[in-house]
Amino acid sequence: MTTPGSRKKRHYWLMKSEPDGFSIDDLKRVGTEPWNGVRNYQARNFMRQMQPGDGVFFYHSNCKVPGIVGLAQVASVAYPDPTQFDPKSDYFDPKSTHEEPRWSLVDVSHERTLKRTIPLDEIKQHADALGDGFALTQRGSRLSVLPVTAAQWKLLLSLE
DNA sequence: GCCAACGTTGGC
DNA sequence: GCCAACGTTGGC
Repeated sequence: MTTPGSRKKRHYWLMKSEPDGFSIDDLKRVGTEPWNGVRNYQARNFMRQMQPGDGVFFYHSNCKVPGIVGLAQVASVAYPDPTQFDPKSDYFDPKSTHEEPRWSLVDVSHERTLKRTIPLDEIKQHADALGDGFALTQRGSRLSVLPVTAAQWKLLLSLE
């Protein structure tokens, strides 16, 4: 049963990148980027759930001020990460086959760069409101692609 | 299938 | 640069 004009719910995500390797400015410059190199099953499974138009927080990790630096959009459904088949790539996976690719990616496109970085230490101050289920502030979590609820999205955006 | 050793992530 | 936490590997 589909009503005219109805559409699937938009989901939200957070994706980490090291700015030394690929920053929000890089994403702005190229416009759209295949999010290759994810070699973690949990992160991969989240990417397989993504739909074009989903919202993405672009997060800078492993840098001076880790935090959310921009908004992006999922620009494709998941498809096989070509770097897994490339022996010259750092992300080459000799155990993956074209018949049954092990790793997936989505394309991500720049939406806007935030007026300021929302630093991790500031995000942590809202840990209670964000909830225990939020992987970014979970102790020991290193997940680089993680889901964000609509409520978390709204709260984090309000910190800009 | 256990688990020690190793490699990686990522905040600090 | 340090190191805690985690995931993966491989011997047994």
